[in-house]
Amino acid sequence: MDHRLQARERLRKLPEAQRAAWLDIAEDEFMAFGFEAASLNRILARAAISKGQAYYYFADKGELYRAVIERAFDEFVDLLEVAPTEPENTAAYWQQIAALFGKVTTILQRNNRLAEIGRGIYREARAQAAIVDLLERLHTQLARLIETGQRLGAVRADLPLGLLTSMAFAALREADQWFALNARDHDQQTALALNRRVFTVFAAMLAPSAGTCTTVPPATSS
Amino acid sequence: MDHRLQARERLRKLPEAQRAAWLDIAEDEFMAFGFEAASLNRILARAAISKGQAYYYFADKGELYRAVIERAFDEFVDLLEVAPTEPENTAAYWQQIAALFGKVTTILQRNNRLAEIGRGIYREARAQAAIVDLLERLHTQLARLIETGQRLGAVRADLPLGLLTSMAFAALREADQWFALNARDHDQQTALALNRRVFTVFAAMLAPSAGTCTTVPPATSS
DNA sequence: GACAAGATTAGACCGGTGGTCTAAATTCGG
DNA sequence: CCGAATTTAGACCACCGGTCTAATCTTGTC
Repeated sequence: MDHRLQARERLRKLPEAQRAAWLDIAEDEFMAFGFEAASLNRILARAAISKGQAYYYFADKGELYRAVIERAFDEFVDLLEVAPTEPENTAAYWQQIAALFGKVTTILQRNNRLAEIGRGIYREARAQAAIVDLLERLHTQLARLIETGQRLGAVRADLPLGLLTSMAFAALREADQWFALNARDHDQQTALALNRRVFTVFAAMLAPSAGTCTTVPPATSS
Repeated sequence: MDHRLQARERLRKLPEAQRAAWLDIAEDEFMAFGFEAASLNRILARAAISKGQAYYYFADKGELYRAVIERAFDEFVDLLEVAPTEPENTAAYWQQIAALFGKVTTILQRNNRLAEIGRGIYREARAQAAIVDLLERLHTQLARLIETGQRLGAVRADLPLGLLTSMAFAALREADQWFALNARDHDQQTALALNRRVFTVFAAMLAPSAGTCTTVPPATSS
C-alpha cells in the first residue's frame, strides 16, 4: 500500500498547472465515457504523459480517477460553505436540513459539471471502489446529520442509522437523476415546485413513524 | 438490429439442455465477477463454445448477460405468483402492497441466488444497459402498482409517477443491499422487525403528504 | 567541475479483452 | 447424391490496463 501513497504524494507535489492540466483531461475522458470505458491510454496520449510517468504519479487507473473526484469534491465543499451550527429543536433542525437541501440543489443546478461528476460515481461499482475512502467520509457526514435529528426526536430512531441514511440518500440520488433526465421538460418554476415536493418525500422517510402517517403494518411472510 | 434478434431466436431454439448448461456457466461467471469483469472468453472455454458458435447465438457479451437475467427474471415471476386483483379502497391497497412486499422479501431471503443476481444488475451501468428492455418492463409494473394507489388516494399524486416510483424503488434496493451486507449481524427475529420498519419508511414515502406528517417546507434556494 | 546516487521519463512489452472474419464442416431438402 | 443453407472452428484484430528495463535528467558532495 505504500506504493499508492507514495505515488499520491508525488502527484500532489507536482506543479499546480501541470497537475490541473492532467486532471482536466482525465476528467474529460472519465465524464465522457464513465470510469470503465474511459481509456487510460487515450488520456495519456492526450495529455502527453508516458506510461512510465503515469505509473510514477498514480498507482493505477482508479487512483487517477480518485484524484479527479477528490478535486471536484473539494470544489463542491468550497461552494457549500457549510455552517456547523447545532440546532436546538425539531423546527430548527428541519430548517437547517431544508436549507442544506436547497443549497445543494442550486449548486448542482448551476454547476452541471460537478453534478455530472457526482452522478457518474454512482453509475459504476468500480468507480465507487476506487474512491471508497471519499465516499465513506461523505456517508459519515450524512449519517452525522441524521443522527443529530434522532437526538432531537426529529428523525425516527427505530432503524439503524446506516440503513436509514442509505435509503434516504439513495432516494435523493435517484430524484437527482430523474431531474437530470427530465430537465428539459420543465421550466424553472415547476422544477422548483417539484424539488420542494421531493424534499417532502425525503422528510417523510425520516420523520418518526408513530401515529398517523403509516397506518398499515406489512404482512408477515408466509 | 435484425442481427441481434436473429441470434436471440437461434439461442431460444437451442435444445433446452444445452441452453441451460450454457446459461448456468455464464450466470456463474457473471455472478462471480460482475458484468464487466466477467470474461466472455472464460465462459466460452468453460462451456466449450467456440467463438464462431458464440457470436452465432448471441450478438455480444451483453446479449448473453441478458439471456441469463431473463431466465432468472422468469424464475422470479414464477415464484411470485402475482394475483392481479384490483383493490377497492385504501386499506385493501396497502394490504396488497404489504403482502407483495412480504412475498418478495421471503423469496429473496430463501433464494439467495436470485437475490444476488438482482443486486448485480444495479451495481453496473453497463449491465443495466444490456437489459434495458427488461428493466423497463419491471419499472412499468411498479409504476402501475403505484398508480393504482394514486387512483385510490392511497398514494400521493403531487409528483410525477416515474419520479416517485424511482425514488421508492431505489430506497428499497438500498435497503435490500444493506440487509445483504449486514445479514450475519441479525437473527431472524430482529431481521423481520427491521424489515417491517423498512416497509414503514417505504409507505411513508408514498403516503399523501397533506397534513400531519411533513411539517416544514424546504427553504427556497438563495 | 566531476561524479555518484537518486529521481524521473520513455516506450517496448505482456497477457488478456471483446469482437470479426474466413473457411471448413455439417445438415438438410429435392 | 448433390447443392444450398446452416452451423462451427479458431486464427486474427485493435485495444486494454499494467510491468519493466534502460536511459536520462537532477542534485548534493568533494
